[in-house]
Amino acid sequence: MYQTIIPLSGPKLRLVEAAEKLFADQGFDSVSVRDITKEANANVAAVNYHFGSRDGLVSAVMLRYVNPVHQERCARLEAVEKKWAPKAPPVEEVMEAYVSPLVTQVRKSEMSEKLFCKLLGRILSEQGGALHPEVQLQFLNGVERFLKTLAKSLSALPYEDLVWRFHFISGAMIHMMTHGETLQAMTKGANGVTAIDTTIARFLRFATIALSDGVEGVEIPPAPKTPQATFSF
Amino acid sequence: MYQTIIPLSGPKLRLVEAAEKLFADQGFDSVSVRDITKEANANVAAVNYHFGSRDGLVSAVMLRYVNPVHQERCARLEAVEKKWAPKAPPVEEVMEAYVSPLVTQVRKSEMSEKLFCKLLGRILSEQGGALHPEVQLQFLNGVERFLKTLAKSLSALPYEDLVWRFHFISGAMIHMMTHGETLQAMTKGANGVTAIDTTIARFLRFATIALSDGVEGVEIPPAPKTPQATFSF
DNA sequence: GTCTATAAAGTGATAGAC
DNA sequence: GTCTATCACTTTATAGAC
Repeated sequence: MYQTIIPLSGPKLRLVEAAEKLFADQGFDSVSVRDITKEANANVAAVNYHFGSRDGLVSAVMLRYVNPVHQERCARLEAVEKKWAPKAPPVEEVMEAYVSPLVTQVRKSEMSEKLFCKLLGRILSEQGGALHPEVQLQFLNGVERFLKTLAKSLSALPYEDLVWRFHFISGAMIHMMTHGETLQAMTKGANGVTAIDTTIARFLRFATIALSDGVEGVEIPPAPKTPQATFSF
Repeated sequence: MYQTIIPLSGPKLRLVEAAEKLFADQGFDSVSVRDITKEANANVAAVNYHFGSRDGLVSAVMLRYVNPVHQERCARLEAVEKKWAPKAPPVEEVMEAYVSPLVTQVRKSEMSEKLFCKLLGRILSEQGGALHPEVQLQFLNGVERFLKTLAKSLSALPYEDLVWRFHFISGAMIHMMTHGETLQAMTKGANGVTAIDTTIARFLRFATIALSDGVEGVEIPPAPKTPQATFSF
């Protein structure tokens, strides 16, 4: 249904997968080419041969997941808009379109949930100041689209307020992804549902409430007793 | 009233200040001892002479601000609890005790607001996986105290939900500090109030709403038309 | 205390043999 | 395509002169 992860051939794939694992664990700055080639059982020169440079590999790793998430987000957003047109869609459904691709894509990937989330969180929060250009372009583009739709759903909310609230929520999402392990473990096994589902459900409720605060004409469903994965991905 | 920033003598101070600036800008990993000594007009060997090692300087920089913020948070929390005893204090006042020390400490420091926030944000989100041990100890200790008080203020909320909501809010706070520049600039000059005040006011409202969602017996003041620095630090 | 010189190890990248 | 050997550079840390 949505664009799948870019397929890679043998040795390139091994390198990318090794890099993903190490980047997720230690961050993009703290991993050397030698670490990666060792993890992939490849030669030190392999990274430069296949990706031109260390940075080429970094870009490949980033785009491999950012791209599909972005695509799916946009597709879902359009679907939600079409479903409610000409009315503005409810906040919760817009935010679901924003968040749920994280879940569907992690299921398509062969990484563990934990690793996938940490990797994506690091991609979006990279600290060198600026994000990688390609990522930034896609990411900002996506944010803009969602803000535009949210502005319709929350037409009584000044745009400046909307931007700030979305900014806060983005931070919560990134933090959830990069540092969720500890809490994730805590929740696990409470019921039969996978941990990531309930976490996302919690987050979705959190985001909806925060965005809708004080906005007239926007009604929010009552809080569930305990967050459950009531929506389907 | 609250513990002031640890005073340092001449050359040590120059090194710490140079390091703060560079760390805030580029992160703790991407700055070399040479960068720091150059910025401080000191000799390359100065860092090792005065702080034992690069890591010694990192610890000094971190503790210089984390310590006072932590102290002030605890003091404010105790004051709020005493004020309302034996009742549980309202959520908003507890969160104000958590957040407002950021503002008072930035005013005491000689760094710019932007630099201070970025530095503190980086300290709390350092990506190597684990925070510096000393920071982590203080930080976790502080979080625990606030959670304990919030659990009383929100006694109808399951503790697990509280923890998750606080986790999300922490992420929003860190993101606000590390990536606030762009949005900060947007707000600046709207009225006579300094940017950081309105930002914190916004955040405080955000946190209060998110924590109180669906909790019976907790009443939240109506949203201000546009967030203003109505509370005093 | 401050400086120079240098050690010891690690970095990304590449030329050239196979 | 894969590998070894090596280049040119940077890193933190330190010994020893001043």
